[in-house]
Amino acid sequence: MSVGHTAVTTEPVVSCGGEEEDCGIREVLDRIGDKWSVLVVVELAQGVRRFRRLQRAIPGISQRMLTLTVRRLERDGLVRRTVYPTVPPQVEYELTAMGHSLTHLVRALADWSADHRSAIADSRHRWDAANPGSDIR
Amino acid sequence: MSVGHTAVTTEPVVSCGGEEEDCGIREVLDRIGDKWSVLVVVELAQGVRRFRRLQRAIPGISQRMLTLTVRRLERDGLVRRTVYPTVPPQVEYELTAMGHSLTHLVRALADWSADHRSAIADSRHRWDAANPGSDIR
DNA sequence: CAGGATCCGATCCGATACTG
DNA sequence: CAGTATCGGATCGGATCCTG
Repeated sequence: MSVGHTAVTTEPVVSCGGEEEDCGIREVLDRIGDKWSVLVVVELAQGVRRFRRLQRAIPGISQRMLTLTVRRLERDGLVRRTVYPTVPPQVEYELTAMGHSLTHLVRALADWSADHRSAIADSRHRWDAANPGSDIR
Repeated sequence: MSVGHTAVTTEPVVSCGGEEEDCGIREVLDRIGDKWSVLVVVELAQGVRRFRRLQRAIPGISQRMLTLTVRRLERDGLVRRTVYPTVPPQVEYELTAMGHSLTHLVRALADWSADHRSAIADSRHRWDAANPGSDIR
């Protein structure tokens, strides 16, 4: 076994149970693996948000993409959208119970990211130095 | 802490520590959030694989995308690529220690996916029924 | 076997303009 | 305020052909 790693943990092995290939990971990744979904979930994990505030909280997202993103999250049952028929219109977004359960995963993702971000950056620099002129990003 | 939610979950709160927006999640998602990376990691979690076998294990992946995917994973330090100068050439791929640590995350992803896949499908059907003729996928 | 090179359609996404 | 509609550039990714 490979070793030397700090606390050997419990030997992961993702396998999915044998001959299967996909599990169902692609299904989740197709929803939260896009450019903005996770950031929206992170912001909504903080509490109820209206459209504008959500947009301001996520620098760089266009109004079009915010609309598409929350609409898809709503469709998947991760976000609840509430419209108050006032003038001007007021729409609130919040996570559903399922949406909240997703935040655990996002947290794990953020933690892993923080732990390995510098190692990844280093590896990348070394690779780029060793492979001059490669268009792999 | 703001609790008082419907009770179902344990109120995670991802926050990242206050005013920040991104954490570093995007950085990870940009690497494993693409169409094939996770599936490659899942397969390599099972053990060392050669190029062809890897491709056969992941139905639908083109040779070009497999090449690009493993190259990027190698660049990020998640996969180690070993070339044996034989004829015909033989190249082996395996996860690094950092790559293995990622499998924990993937496992969590798979678990969450399995747990909610039907709920998501249901929600989607209901939404589609309630919103006829919407191009949100 | 393992991949590099090219072509090209599909999709994503930002910018912009308009609406109730 | 909270969207919808449309356009166009950028990127993604599949198919195909070629090589050591």
